[in-house]
Order: sequence, then C-alpha cells, then structure tokens
Amino acid sequence: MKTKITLKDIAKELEVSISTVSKALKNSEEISRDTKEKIQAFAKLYNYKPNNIAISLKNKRTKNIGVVIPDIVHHFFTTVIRGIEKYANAKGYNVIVCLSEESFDKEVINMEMLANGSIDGFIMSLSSETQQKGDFNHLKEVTEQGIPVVLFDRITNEIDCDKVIIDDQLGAYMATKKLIEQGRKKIALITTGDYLSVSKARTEGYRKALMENNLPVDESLILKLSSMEIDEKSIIDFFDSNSMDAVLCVNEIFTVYSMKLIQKKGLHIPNDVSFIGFTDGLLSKYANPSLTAVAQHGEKMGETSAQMLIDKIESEVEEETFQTKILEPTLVVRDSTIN
Amino acid sequence: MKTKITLKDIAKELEVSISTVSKALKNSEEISRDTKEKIQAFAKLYNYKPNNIAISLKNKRTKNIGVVIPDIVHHFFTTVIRGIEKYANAKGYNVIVCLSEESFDKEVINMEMLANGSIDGFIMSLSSETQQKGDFNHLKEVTEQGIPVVLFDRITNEIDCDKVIIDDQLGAYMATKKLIEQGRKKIALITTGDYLSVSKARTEGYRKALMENNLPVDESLILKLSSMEIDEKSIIDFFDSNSMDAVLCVNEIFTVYSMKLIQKKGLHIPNDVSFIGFTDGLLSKYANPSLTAVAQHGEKMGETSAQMLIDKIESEVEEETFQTKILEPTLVVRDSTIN
DNA sequence: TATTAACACGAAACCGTTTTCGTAACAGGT
DNA sequence: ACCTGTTACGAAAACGGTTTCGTGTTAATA
Repeated sequence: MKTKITLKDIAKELEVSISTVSKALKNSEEISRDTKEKIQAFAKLYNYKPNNIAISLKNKRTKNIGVVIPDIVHHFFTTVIRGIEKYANAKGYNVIVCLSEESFDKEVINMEMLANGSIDGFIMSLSSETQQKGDFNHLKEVTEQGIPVVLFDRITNEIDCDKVIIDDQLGAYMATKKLIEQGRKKIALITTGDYLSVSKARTEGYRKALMENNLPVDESLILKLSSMEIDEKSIIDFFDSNSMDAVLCVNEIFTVYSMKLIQKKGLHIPNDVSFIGFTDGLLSKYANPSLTAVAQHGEKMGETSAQMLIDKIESEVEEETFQTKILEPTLVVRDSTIN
Repeated sequence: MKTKITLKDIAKELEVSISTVSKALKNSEEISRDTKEKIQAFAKLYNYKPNNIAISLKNKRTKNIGVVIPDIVHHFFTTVIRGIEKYANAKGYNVIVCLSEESFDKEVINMEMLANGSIDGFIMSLSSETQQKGDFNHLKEVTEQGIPVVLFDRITNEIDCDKVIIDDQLGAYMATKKLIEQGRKKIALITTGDYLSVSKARTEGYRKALMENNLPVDESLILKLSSMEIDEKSIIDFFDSNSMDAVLCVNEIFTVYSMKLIQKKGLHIPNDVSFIGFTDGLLSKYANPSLTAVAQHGEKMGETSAQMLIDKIESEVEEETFQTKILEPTLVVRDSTIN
C-alpha cells in the first residue's frame, strides 16, 4: 500500500522547506526555475495531490454543497439532483445528498450534521412535515450563520434566501384551461393538503382557470389526500361518488395510479376522462396511455439553484439581497388528453 | 450574523486553555466538576458544535462516503442510493454522490476529486464506457492507497475489493423459465453489448434456461443495442423481421418502450407476446399492462454495500480479505405475463 | 568599498481540533 | 520538614496545507 505523499515528505526528500515546496507547486515567482522544476518533477513522479481537507480547513471553503431533499424516488427530485450535480461539478464542487424522507426531524439532523463545516451552502426542498409544521428554525440558524441557502420547489416565505420555483399556479392554470378548451366541464383535482406550498399554488391555478371560464368550483371534486403515500381507498371512493370528465393531479404517481383505477372502472382515457398530471417524468412518458403533463423542468431548476448558490458562495460582497427565480412550466401533450 | 464559535473563543472568554475546553466538553475525568459545568453551560449557550473539517484533518476520517454511479435517472440506482443513504446516515456518515453519466473520463475525474481526502471509501457501479474499455487503473490506484471500495451491480473481476451483485444469471434464468413454463417457444432477448457485466450474465441465464428446456437458442432473437439510449429504429426493425411470443429485456426502460412498440403493431400483451423486464421499479408497477419484472432489490443492495464499506472503514485489522455478496433476485409477477 | 536592491528560500503563524505529557499546588503520611 | 501522590490544568505537537514576513547571499550602484 503506497500511502499518500505530503508536502512534508517532498520537502524532506528534496531537502528544502515545506514552504518552498508549496510555492514551487503553485509555480510561484519566488522560487528559482531549477528548484521549481526539480520539485514539480518529483511531485509528478510520486503523484502528489494536495489534501482537500487541509485546504478546506485553511481557507474555510469545502467546495461541497449540501442537498437536502424529501425523497429521491420521485423522478422530479432525481432530475433536480442531476441538474445540480452537473453545474456544481463543472464548477469544481461536490454534492452531498441527504434525504429527509419527508420527516422534519431528519431534515434538522441532516442540516446540523452538514452545517458544521462540511459544506459551503445548502440547496433544499422542504419536507412535507416541515411545511406542515411551519417550523423553520433550523433554516434560520443556518442562514444566520451566514451559510447561503437556496430553496427550490417546496419553499417558505418565512426564510430570507434565494429561491427557485416553477410557477405552479400557472402550470395548473394552463392544464385546467387546456381541459376546459377541450370541452371538459367537470374537472376534478387530486392534491395533497394545502400545507405543501406547491399543492396550494396548484389548487389556486385550478380554481382560477375554472372561475375565469365561468365554471363552478365544486369542492366535492377536489380530493385532498393526507400524505404523499397513495391512499387507494380514498381515490376509489372519490371516483365512485362523483362523476367527472377530467382529472388534474399534483404529481405523477397520483396521476398514473388514478388512471389505473379509472381504467379498472371500465372508463376510457381520454375519451371518457382526460388526465393531466404534474411532473413530466419517466412515468408520464411510458404510462399507458402516455400522460399529458406539466413539465417542471427539474434539471433546469437544479442547475439554476446550483448557479445561484455558487454565485452567492463565491461572491465577495456581503450583500443581503435575495431573489426568487420563477421558471415557466410547459404543458407536454400526450395521449391522456384529446389532441 | 453570528459566526460559529470555536474552542479558542470559549477558552478566551472563560480564561482557561483550549485543551481544558476540549476535555471539558468530552466530559474528561481530568477536569474538575466546576470547570466542566461552567464550560459545558457556556458551550451550550453559544451552541458550540465542533468543526467537522478540523476533526477530519485530525483523525484522518471524514465520515463521508463517495458514491459514483453512472446515472441517477435509472430507478434502480435511485433505490440503491436510498439504501446507502439510509444505512450510512444511521452510522453517522454522509453520502457524496457523483454521476459518471456512463463516461469513463467523468468517472476518473470524480474519483480523483474525492480520493484526496474527501471521503473514507467508495461505493460504485462502473460506467458502461469503463466496462467497455476495460481500463480500471483509477480503481487500482484508489485501492492501492488503502481506500476501501465496494463495487455493486456493474463490477469487474480485475479489481480486488468487496462486491455486491444480484445473481443476474439466475434472474434471467428464472424469467426465461417462467416464460417457457407458460408455453412460450420463441423468446426474444433485448440487451446491450456483452461489455456490461450484468447484461452478459443475464444473457447467459437466458441461454441456460432455453438449453435446459431443449429450446434452440436463435441468435436472431437476441437484439444487442449499442448503448443505454433507446434506439427506436433498431427495436422496430427487430420486431418487424422476427416473430416471437415473449420478450425479456435487461432493463426497465427497454421493456416499457418495447411494449409500446409491440402494442403499436396491434399485438396484445400478454396474449400475443409476454414481457418480462429487469428492475422492478416505478415503471414496472405503473406501466400498462403492469410489468412482470425481475426485482433487483436495489435498496437492499445499497444497504449491503454501505454496510460492507463501513465495516471495512471502521475495522482496525489490515486484512486483505474481500467478499462478494450475491443477492437473490425475485420475480414479481404482474400483467405482462399470463398468470 | 560601503550601500542597496533583487533573488531565493526558510521560519512561523494559522485554520480548529485532539491528545500526550509536563507540572504547579496541595494533601497526606512519616 | 520531607517525600509522595493526586488533582486540575496548560503547553505544545500534530493533522496538511497556505501565506506573510524575515533574512542570507549575491550583484549592482554610488
């Protein structure tokens, strides 16, 4: 086992000081050509690479960014990570991923773990429990310490920091309007409770579209599931006790699952019932029929978040100006609506 | 902005030495009750948390593990990450995720970036380019430095390290046998080139099942796609120029995509053609018809990998014994085969 | 020849911990 | 009064770098 070589080793071997080695490897003007060449050759021969940890300690920069997300199995989050990773990597940053699994406690623990020097900044999306609870002290602490934070998708207004969201209201509005234009009158909505910021905005967009088109908002056509887990029974009851000609769902899994249940009832998609879902992920693409979906552009969101965070990390200025970037959703039309 | 407090700050404030503070916070017997209480109270008040980087430097342990995978959008890898994260987190480790995106160069760069002190060990699955190229020097270097590595799923025999795989051959064998038992005679296989270790094993299992059941292995019924990207034309050609009554695919996306194409031809699944795919992911569950799939138990694989890695990291002994854990695949029967 | 500037390098502080070792102060025993 | 043993703490080295500043040597200048 050949152990890693350090500056000290090189210095001893070449009978110069550590400082000289350090400078020589940085090609400093201070060091003579001869010495530099000798040291650089030696370093290359022994494959010297500076120790990241030592450097981090010295300049108080880790070149790591912490990503805390509720779930990695939702395709949307996966694409966001990809976007983050892509941008961060190009800038020489590494990405530490922590999953809160929709739990407040886990979110807090993860953040505390990372906040003690492990990372230069956070990119995160709040767990549903956090949003439900409305307790953001862990975020407050972190920002007060001067650690930059970028919140994406599931955000809160109670924290001053950069934010990236898509215009969820617009997305739902576009989707609902599309359904209305196709002559649908009884459009149902399957969502979570309003505690999830995104669900709330989407519900608003849905209402807005109905109202603008003089359609009644029938509260019994709005199903609020109590968690992110599929509650099959609730959905079946909902379908059994209401008639509808279109369904809008706030996420992909709700959508495909609901479609299956509708199909089991013998109804045809899109003829009898049209479906539009949020998140244009793998499921939307490959579901049968393929899903008309509101694309959230997760990868773009990830890139944007990473860019905003790294800008802040690397900016010298102590400005306390935060911005919220609102990305535009796109409607990807497939076979679950009439073309 | 209240900046982080250090041992030095506490020492100065309380007019004791840094060593005393450090010991007091560790509840050392060396320090008197009074002093300890005073220091601990002060530390708590100012929310002192030791700096991870400093600790890492000191004990040459980062409590980070590096995960290098080809792709995060494949559901299988997502579940593996989840398993890793779960186990690692419980053990106080953080997970740094790097994506090679099936590229050899990226894989090398990522590993080099992390190998300089940022992590205590690697968990990885080889990029297809790496497997194709057969160049594993980056792995060799890392293991020679004494950094523990666990390879999962896409592995190589050229590197001595711990490994976790599922019995891919068995999985394909089980799937093929199932199809044979249902009376299928012309079973096609859609795979990648043999450079991918898993594809190779799966192909072997497929052949083995056919041979054991006295069915001919018709090479024209084996489609080898040249990359992980869907090549629609090749698949259509394949279906047009061959007749078959069952299809086995080496991954989920190949499977659902192929199903779509078969359905477009007007064939019925499973009556005309049965399908079985590898990886029991979201797509399998929600595809229409839902997919009979070989479950790879990604989460289990992730946990096992993390466990093996952390065991090695934390074991004092300098043993050079490596093991390969082989997980058993399971056949999850759904509607793409006859029940 | 004395002064000075440029050159090339080393010493040491620093980042924030942990840990070993040394020691002042005091108590107890003889 | 002397020795010994605790007790309670501090000094300093170490982890592996970066960076500031000081300095010995040489060559150029007055």
